[in-house]
Order: sequence, then C-alpha cells, then structure tokens
Amino acid sequence: MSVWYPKNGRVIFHVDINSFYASVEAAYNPSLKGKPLAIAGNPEERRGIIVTSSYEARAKGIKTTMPLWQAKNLCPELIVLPPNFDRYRHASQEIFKLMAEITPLVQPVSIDEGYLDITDCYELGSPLDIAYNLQMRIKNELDLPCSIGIAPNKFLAKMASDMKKPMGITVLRIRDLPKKLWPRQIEEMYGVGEKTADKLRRIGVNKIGDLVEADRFTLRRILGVNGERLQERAKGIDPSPVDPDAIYDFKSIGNSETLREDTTDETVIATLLRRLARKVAVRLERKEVVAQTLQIMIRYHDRRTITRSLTHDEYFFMEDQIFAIANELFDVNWNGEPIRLLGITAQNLIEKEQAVEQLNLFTYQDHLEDEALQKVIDQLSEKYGENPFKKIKQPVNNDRPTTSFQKDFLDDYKS
DNA sequence: TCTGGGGTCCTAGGACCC
DNA sequence: TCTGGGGTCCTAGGACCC
Repeated sequence: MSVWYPKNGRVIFHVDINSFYASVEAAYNPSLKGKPLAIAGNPEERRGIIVTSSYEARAKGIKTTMPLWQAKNLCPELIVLPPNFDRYRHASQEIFKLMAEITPLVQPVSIDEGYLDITDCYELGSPLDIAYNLQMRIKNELDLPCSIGIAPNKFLAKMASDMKKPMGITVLRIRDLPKKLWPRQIEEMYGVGEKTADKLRRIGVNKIGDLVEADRFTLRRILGVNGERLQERAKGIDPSPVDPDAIYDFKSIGNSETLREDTTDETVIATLLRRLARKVAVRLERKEVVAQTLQIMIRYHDRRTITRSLTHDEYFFMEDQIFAIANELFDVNWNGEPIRLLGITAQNLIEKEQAVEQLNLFTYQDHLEDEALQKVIDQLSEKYGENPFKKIKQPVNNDRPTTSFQKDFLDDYKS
C-alpha cells in the first residue's frame, strides 16, 4: 500500500447506502435479492406511498413517493414490505461503527448517509484505498451496497456519490468540474428543487455551469442568500466543516399522521391528537429535553396546510401538557372543513437538566397543571377569539387515568 | 384511488422596545 | 403636524432533503 500525502485542502467522503430500506430487507432475507422490491408506508392502506425500491423495481418505472396503487399497476409482481425502522436503525448503527473506525470526524446526515473528513488519515492509504476498503467492509460484513463520493468539500462529495450507483466510487476534484459537474442539468444539483429550478431556468440557467456565470445580484434578488450560496457551490466552494456533533443539537421533535379518510369527527380528531401528543412526549423524554414552543399542523381535504404555534413562558414536556395545548390550538384554529392530516411538533428545545437549573421543574410541574395552562388558554382565546366552529369536545377515553388538570380543562370546555 | 413522515433553514411581517 | 431607525422576538409559510 502506497503512502499518500495530501498536498493541501481537505479530503471529504460522502457515503450513501443504495436504496437503503430495500437493501436492508434483502440482506435479512436473501430470497428477495434480484426481485422488484418496494418499501411502502401502510402497504394495506389506501394512502400508502413508495418510500424506497430496489433497482429491479426502478427498472419497471417505480419511483419514490409514487402512490402504492400506481406502483402495483406498473409492476404487478412488485413485492411490497412495510418499513421496519428498528431494523434500519440497527443497520445504520453498524454502518457508522465501520466509518468511526476510520476517523472520529464522521457526520451522520440521515439514517443512511454521512460525511467523513479523512484529510489526516493518510497513514491508512490513499483516499481511493480507504474508500474501497470501506465499501468492501459494508458489503461483506453487512451485505449492503453503497456509493462513495471523494472531494475537497461536502457539497462536491455529495454530488460525486450520486454520480455512480450502485457500488460506485467517484472522485471529484476542482479540475474535474467543467467535465463532470457543469454539464449537468440544474435540478440535479443538491439544494435545487423544482421551484428553484423553475426560477433559475427563467433567467437562462439550465445547467450547473450556467449558475457559475450567472449575475450575482440577479441570483440574490430571486433566491435570497441561497442564490449566492448555490453559485459558490457550483464553483466548487463549500467551506462547511464535517461536524460530528451536528446530530446532537436537534431543533424540533414532531409527529404527524395522515388519516385513513378525511374527517370532521371530533372523537377521531381528539384521539389522534392524543396519540400524537403521547409520541412527542415519549420522544422528548427519551432525548431528555423540554420544549417551549408547540406547533400544530392541520392539512385539509384539499391539501391546504396551516401551522399554528404557541411559545409558552415556561418549558413543558408531559403528554398531558402537550395534548392540552395542541387541543386548544386546534380548537381555536380549525375552520370546520374535513381534515386529512394532523401533526404536533415541539420546538425551542433545551436539555432538561438546563431547564432544571433555570427553575425547579418539579415545582413547576404542579404549577403548570393549575395556573400556567390556564394562561396558555387565555393567551390563545385572546389572540384568536372564539372559534365559530368550536364545539363541545367529548372527553377522551384512553387507558390512562385522567389527571386533575385534564378534568379542569375539560370542565372549562363545557362551560 | 394521487401524493407519507421525519426534519432544517430562510423569509417576511408585526409587535415591541429604545 | 403625518410621523426615524435599529434591534429582537414571535409567527406562518415555503423550499428543500431523505
């Protein structure tokens, strides 16, 4: 193995597992290999969509986010599995363990992809050697295919890993940009979606290379700071570091659910809100954080979506608190039309320990159950007034005892 | 028979304060 | 008499990604 010395700059990997969920399923059950396989949320239900599919399925035209019924029309022999997140999380941990053996500078960006800064890993061999070994270990030890991009920064590494799939290794250096990056269509660029692509085309930017030449002020005008950032990246400039700690400062925790059928049924709505509140509370608890802001999301039958949020004076984290605030937010904002989806998200999070330092959270719990919650409700009715669609809500039957505050809360409702 | 669920970041307007 | 200018916080929506 030759010793490789970096001349200057950084060496960054982007590692991406190819069709992750489908690949994990095939690793668990090898009889699935070589067959058209798709993972779909709620495979038995009307509103399931394709989350991931194997390359054999893609060859038949199956695409991510396609409704399940459409996929089955296209490919009747499609094997459809529900997602098994515990399995994927476990596989993910194993993958990141292998990466961590190379360097501590690993930044996970999602369950199946991450960046590595291997600038100082020259003792392990050339970047190509390191990439090849990592790819082989992920294949041999976990039976998962991956693509690796090698570049001087995160953006170019990300673009590179996309260029050869599955099981590709692609080097993208600055001098390669005119041939390998700039001829590509603008919507292939990471960070450019449908809307941005439309706007860019309107000013004559069709290829990534056109973005390099585009007028900076025009970009600024139509895209804001993002326009300038995209142009920098197209030039091959991206100073953002590989940050192993980035995963620890998450900003929000939320759950949402699309109903099987659109509904105006208050019992159905309250039951769903209760379930969402519980999920959010459990996840806050697990991460040992408390929240200051609660946001609800309502998607109506026609997919119009609104969000409404409330920042509270103090921190909350319990299911009952979350449910009560979400319920109140819902009641003052629902326009009475049939609902397709509901969501609850906790924001402005801080570590529980930090909150305990700021105030005695245990005293505070009692406090919230009496006065503070009433304050939230007052705050909301002052802001939004009485909702003309508001009706008396049935108490929610569930398997938990009703707390005193919940009774008060429901009593308030009836009056 | 259309189109899930988990996130992040940015923008723009209004409230409020000095 | 028709009203500055800057800063921060909060809220709602939009764009994007996996």
